[in-house]
Amino acid sequence: MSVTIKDVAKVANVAPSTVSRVIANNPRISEQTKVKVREAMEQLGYHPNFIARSLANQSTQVIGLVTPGSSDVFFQNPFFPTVLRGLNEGAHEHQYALQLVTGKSEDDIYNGVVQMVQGGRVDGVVLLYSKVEDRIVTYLQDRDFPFVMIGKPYKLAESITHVDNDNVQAGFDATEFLIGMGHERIAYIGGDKQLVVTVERLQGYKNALEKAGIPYRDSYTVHESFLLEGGKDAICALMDLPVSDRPTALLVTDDLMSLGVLNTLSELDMTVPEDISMISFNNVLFSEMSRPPLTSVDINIFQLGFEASAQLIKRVEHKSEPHRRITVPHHIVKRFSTEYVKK
Amino acid sequence: MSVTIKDVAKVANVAPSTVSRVIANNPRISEQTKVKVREAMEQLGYHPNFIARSLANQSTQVIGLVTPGSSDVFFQNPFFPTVLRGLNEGAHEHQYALQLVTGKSEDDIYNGVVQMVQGGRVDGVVLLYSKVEDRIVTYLQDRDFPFVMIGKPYKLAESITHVDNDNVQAGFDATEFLIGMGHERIAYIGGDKQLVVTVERLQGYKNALEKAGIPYRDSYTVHESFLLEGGKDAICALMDLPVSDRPTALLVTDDLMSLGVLNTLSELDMTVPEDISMISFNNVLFSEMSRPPLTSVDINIFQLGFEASAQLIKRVEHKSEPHRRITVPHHIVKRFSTEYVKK
DNA sequence: TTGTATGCGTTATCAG
DNA sequence: CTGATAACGCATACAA
Repeated sequence: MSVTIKDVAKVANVAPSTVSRVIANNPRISEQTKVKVREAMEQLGYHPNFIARSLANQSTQVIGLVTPGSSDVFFQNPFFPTVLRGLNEGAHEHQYALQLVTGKSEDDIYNGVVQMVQGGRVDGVVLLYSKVEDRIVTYLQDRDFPFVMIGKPYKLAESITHVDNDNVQAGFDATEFLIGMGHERIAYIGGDKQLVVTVERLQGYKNALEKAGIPYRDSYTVHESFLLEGGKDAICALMDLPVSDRPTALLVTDDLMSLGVLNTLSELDMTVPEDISMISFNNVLFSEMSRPPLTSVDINIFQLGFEASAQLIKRVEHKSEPHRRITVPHHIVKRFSTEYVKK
Repeated sequence: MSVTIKDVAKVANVAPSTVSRVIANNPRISEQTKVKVREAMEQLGYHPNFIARSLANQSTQVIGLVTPGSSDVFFQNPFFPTVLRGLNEGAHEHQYALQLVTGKSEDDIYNGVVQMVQGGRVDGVVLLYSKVEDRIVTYLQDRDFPFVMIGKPYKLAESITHVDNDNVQAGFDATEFLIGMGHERIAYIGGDKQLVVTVERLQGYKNALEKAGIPYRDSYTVHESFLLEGGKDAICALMDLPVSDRPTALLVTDDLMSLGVLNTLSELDMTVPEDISMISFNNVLFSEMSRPPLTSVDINIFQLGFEASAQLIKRVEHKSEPHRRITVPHHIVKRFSTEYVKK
């Protein structure tokens, strides 16, 4: 067996409770006994048992991480490692550990969350996604269990602490960036319509067009799932338009999709940015690595994760914290996929 | 407070211990009372408290995941999400959860592991890397704490359960594949020499050359860290050789590095595979997405993770299990970066 | 087949 | 300032 507080107590000739207080650095213990106890701990190689502590404290210092149902796809996206790094760091600063909810199907994950929460395994939960009509959100809210969401809640945004970008603004900025380069025929290639982020960026795109007096066209809007093949057919259709009608620039809402689009364009013998400009979102590692390197809206993924765990821990430790929205800034990183439009 | 075993006991009119037995599905309890107790559980919405159970059991059903010191870099590599998926699935099958060791520096991580282990937070640990002279390995071995390693242990491979590819063979196969296409001047672009995998693949490369009677040349071997910039200078030097001396094929030991190499080649106006062939390792998502899509040795990353957690759980549950080595098969996925050499 | 008592390693309450 | 003692929620040896 491993060494416990009692062993230390014996060696130091004090009561277990005293040892416990030394661990907590209780000010009502004399320096003298503190030293004595610490020596005993050192000598025995004592390490506190978290499980026992958790049981006594009703707190585990563990944060649960919930991925969307389609974890497989989600894991593939470079968004995940980066946000994880952020979460990691935010948690580490406050001595919290990270635990993953495992599961293949939505049901699996739901049950995993319930087990975690009811089983007292975690003090709080971070949802790494935002989905329409989410049972998990309902469940957590009903129990009044601390959680924060990365992304914008589908509804009740005021009563859910969440960390997000201003995606309407980001869509707006990206579009305006293209407009500023003289583009007028700009197509929008977006991901799954179920995702709040897709809808918001589209809204920003529309706003920017309107501001510039460019009419919005339905045929310039493509929605595909966040996959690599992303809208191959749709791209081909766009590129099949007569030159005078063909978009001169593309706004693609995910870097991973951009890679797919880039490949499709290459197959069509169109070069970026000479034949068509392209701006992307997220600015993951691969935006830089593609040919050409992509101009991309950096949404500060790391910060998204970092803030999420920081906020969650705040909620866990002060249950009365008001709900708030943290907006993480974005900025455009100009690379080589965007060029002034040729007249 | 949440509902406990006692509450259930009261409602069902039995002793707490009986409830506990029902949960464990103890055969010595009558079907009748089982039903009665389960109804009570249902009615109250009872969920077992894992923490209490862990304390009583001395087992947490949690696996700790240890990343290499340079977690940031490691997270970026698509290897990570995939191996995580595998670990996840392997753990899930046996109802284990995954917990990450957080930390920025090597020391941080080491301390994190110690805390996890001594704190009784986890039942076992998976090391997601293999490093020369690793304190963590020493620590775990000294304590006789269950762990498995992904990759080949630097030493004492017989006394460490590990999951790995046959990397010598993989290097051999990849090289032979190129030789089979008529290549004779083949360069090896490898990662960090500290990593066992790099050394092994190099060995396989040498073996294949020898078998084919092609002399090994030092100048054809480049070692760079697993970064994107991977050996830009070295590549340029190779390509600067007179045509008759220039390699006609490249063996690159990591897909991420391959992307970097591809970019460098493109800057040098060399096209793949027309001017030079290239075979890569790992076959991550991006091997398929690059231009040209890369011929790559698929090392079955998912399986690596899956086996690792499966093996660990086996060790945790039967401490006497002999140590063993699990070899995960690899195979070459032919795409478009390799071509028969032109005469 | 079921109930009672005790322990898992800590923390916290109450005395002293 | 320090020491008993009772929780925390569950599992299990021992009784019945």
